[in-house]
Amino acid sequence: MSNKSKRSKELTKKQTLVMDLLKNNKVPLSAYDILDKLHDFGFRAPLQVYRALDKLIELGLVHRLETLNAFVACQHKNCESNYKKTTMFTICEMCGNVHEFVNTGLIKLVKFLENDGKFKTSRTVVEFKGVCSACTE
Amino acid sequence: MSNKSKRSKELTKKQTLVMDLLKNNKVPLSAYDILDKLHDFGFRAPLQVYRALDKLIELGLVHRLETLNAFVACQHKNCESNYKKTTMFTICEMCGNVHEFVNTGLIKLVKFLENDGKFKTSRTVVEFKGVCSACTE
DNA sequence: GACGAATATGTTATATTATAACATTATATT
DNA sequence: AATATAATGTTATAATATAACATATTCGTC
Repeated sequence: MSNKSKRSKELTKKQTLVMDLLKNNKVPLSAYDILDKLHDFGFRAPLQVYRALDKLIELGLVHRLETLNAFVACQHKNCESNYKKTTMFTICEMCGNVHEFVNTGLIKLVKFLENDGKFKTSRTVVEFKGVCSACTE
Repeated sequence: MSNKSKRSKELTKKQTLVMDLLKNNKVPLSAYDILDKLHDFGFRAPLQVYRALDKLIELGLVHRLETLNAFVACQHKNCESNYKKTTMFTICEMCGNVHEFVNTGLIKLVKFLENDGKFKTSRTVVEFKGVCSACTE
């Protein structure tokens, strides 16, 4: 019960609604997409969506895609604190599909910069825009 | 003269104003920052700024930082077509300074994904948020 | 169970970032 | 000069995100 307050808290009703919606969508949703889809479940203002998203992102359950201003459920079981800093995405500009992956080279580069005293990274944003294999054929 | 139309066009007056402003700023500027600063030089509406920026970005002279919604002058002599796809940035969240660099690992990863038929990348966005060496001390 | 602290929610207004639509002007090439 | 292309001007509006403040809920402690 004391570690419950540290990490494994239950999500609130609103947070759960947003999380479930994102999990059931292959493609990312914008905050306003989410607002529309959850209007009948009590979401009336953008801030309600952003607040739920903030929490989910903090927990590593959701990622923000900077080039889309949109949000996706994490595709790992769930992103623990280390992964969440070095996750990469491919974003297909034809079908909208997103693939999340981890690359050891990226992790090494972050560590190298830090060990070398050049830069202490707290968050990485890595997004490749292009065309996925399904859309190339 | 026939290759002039292909690549090495002169910048227009408006484009030059935006370019010079960005070159003289160490830290990135938002489109609306630029609008304010160039108001007395004839910029009256956001679209004028965005149009100049679009052109400069297309030429590889300016980069957009997705996590800041802001723009910086390229820190290479000027970014030719290949580089422009694989440039990386560190962004200091304390002083706002940005450093641009190229990493061969990133280039290799993009090529690997393409050769492997997984993903054809047209643009990469790589931004590390954190604290620079000057601000750590 | 009562209390207080921390977290979550509700609501209105507003800030910030970006583009649509359409008219006009400048430039380059024939 | 005629024409095509690129650049500019202008107004309105779309899309994304946060400020500010009030209220309610949850959690740990007594």
